Amino acid sequence: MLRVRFAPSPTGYLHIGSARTFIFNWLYARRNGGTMILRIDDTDVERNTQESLDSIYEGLEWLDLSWDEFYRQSERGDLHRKAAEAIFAKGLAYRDFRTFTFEDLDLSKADVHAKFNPEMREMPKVESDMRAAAGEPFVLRFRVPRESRADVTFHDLVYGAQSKATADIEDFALLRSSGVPTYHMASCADDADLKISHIIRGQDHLSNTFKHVLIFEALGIEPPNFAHLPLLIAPDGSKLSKRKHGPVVSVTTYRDAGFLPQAFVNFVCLLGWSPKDNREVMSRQELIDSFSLEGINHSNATVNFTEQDPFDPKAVWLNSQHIRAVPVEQLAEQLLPFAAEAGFAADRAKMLQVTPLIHERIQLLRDVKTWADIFFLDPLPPYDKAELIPQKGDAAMATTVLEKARQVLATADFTADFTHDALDAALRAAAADLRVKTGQMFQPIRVAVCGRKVAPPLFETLEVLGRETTLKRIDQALQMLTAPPRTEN
RNA sequence: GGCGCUAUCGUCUAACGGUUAGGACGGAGCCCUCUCAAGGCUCAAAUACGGGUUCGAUUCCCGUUAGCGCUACCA
Repeated sequence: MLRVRFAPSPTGYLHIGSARTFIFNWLYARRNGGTMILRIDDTDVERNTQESLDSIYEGLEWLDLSWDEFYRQSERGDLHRKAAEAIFAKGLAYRDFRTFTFEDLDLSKADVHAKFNPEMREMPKVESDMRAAAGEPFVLRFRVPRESRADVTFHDLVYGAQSKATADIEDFALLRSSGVPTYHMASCADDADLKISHIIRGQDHLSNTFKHVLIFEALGIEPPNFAHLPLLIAPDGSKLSKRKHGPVVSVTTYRDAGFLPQAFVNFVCLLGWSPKDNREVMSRQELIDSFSLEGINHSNATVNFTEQDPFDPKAVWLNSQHIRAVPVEQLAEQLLPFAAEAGFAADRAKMLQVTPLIHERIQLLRDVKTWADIFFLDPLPPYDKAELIPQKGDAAMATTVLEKARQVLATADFTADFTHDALDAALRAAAADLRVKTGQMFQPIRVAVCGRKVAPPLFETLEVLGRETTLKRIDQALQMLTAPPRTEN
């Protein structure tokens, strides 16, 4: 029975790295018919926030990632404490009555006082029991078996054979002086109780795993399989942190910018994992079908964002690829909230008309704001009339072209058939009439109608805009061109 | 400081000792074309360094360097 878990501590927002860890666990479970467990590791009461928990749910919901079982560590304190007591009862842990804080430690020097403390480790049981009975606070420490064995080993499914000398493992804490279990204790007790078969987590836990193996053994159970994932890091090589890198690490930032969940998942999967066959754009099902631990590599992956652009260019490109795979009706629906956000009065019918014109041009859903504004804004934002002048042409040519266009489009033929095929034919004929190049004909019209040179294809645009708006905007352009130059004084 | 992990184009990665070191993003150029986008084609761009082992190392071993992680009564 394959059982995996994602165990976040609710102390920050769900960030891209945690999301990836969830996804790899999820993929592994779905690929192999296993059980996906969500366990909230909320033993650190001081730092937990409801806000953070909400953010985890919110992110997972957006990504449409599900789990089969759910647990909260804070509700399982008894289990953890009993496990610690069982270890103590076996003589595999001892009470440490010393008090010192993190600040007392100097990590730059070889400070081993937490590692080897014979006075506490070898304290006679009677004395230890007496001091405990007297109410003296203590930390329960694991007695690392340095006498009985030289090292601790395990096989990591990603990193291979791992080994560490017991002499290099300190006597870590199991229970705080408050009696609250530490992360190592709670996590292992839960993994044991929940019969987790594969622990798939960040590589930052690789060194901790030696301690965990010791705990599992002390609990009398076979350690689960371990698979550690290379970390996600920032372009400067530091690890992704909200404090240092801001909202770019939060998955909701991707959502709000208009990433598609399937694109986001696709992107993070490619960070540290490869299907090894050059495929890159992959659907969720393809990801499930091809996922394996063997495809995970060993070195950290950089999320390539900058100050100007918070999103990795590859993520953006992948998003554009996924957008193109979405059917028009569905995309239109997804675009609606982004249009509203941009201040457009967009309804379904209109969006359905507009969507095909921008479908291949937008990379993020929010790009609807810059691409589709011409269909929703009236009047157009002001633009420089110089834009109306075609390549190798002048204001006179622009005027001629626009007048001709106006005349053609105003003919009775178009009252019922203002469609791109008809417009195409008529406007091309008009260009030939005028003996100007098609580009010289179309560009002034485009600018008149869109207010800029870069826009969706002209005839489709005119069709969606409709004859009335088209003629009105051409007239406005004509006015700009013929208006007398403004004089000072 | 100690211990652990890692090291291929700018970035993500492929290459179970033998390849002109492949692909993708991004960049540059050309083509197509009503602009943009898309598409097609082309170019620039990498095995960190030093030793071994081997007929032959990106690949195996050692060292150096660098990065990351752990070293806490945080997770």
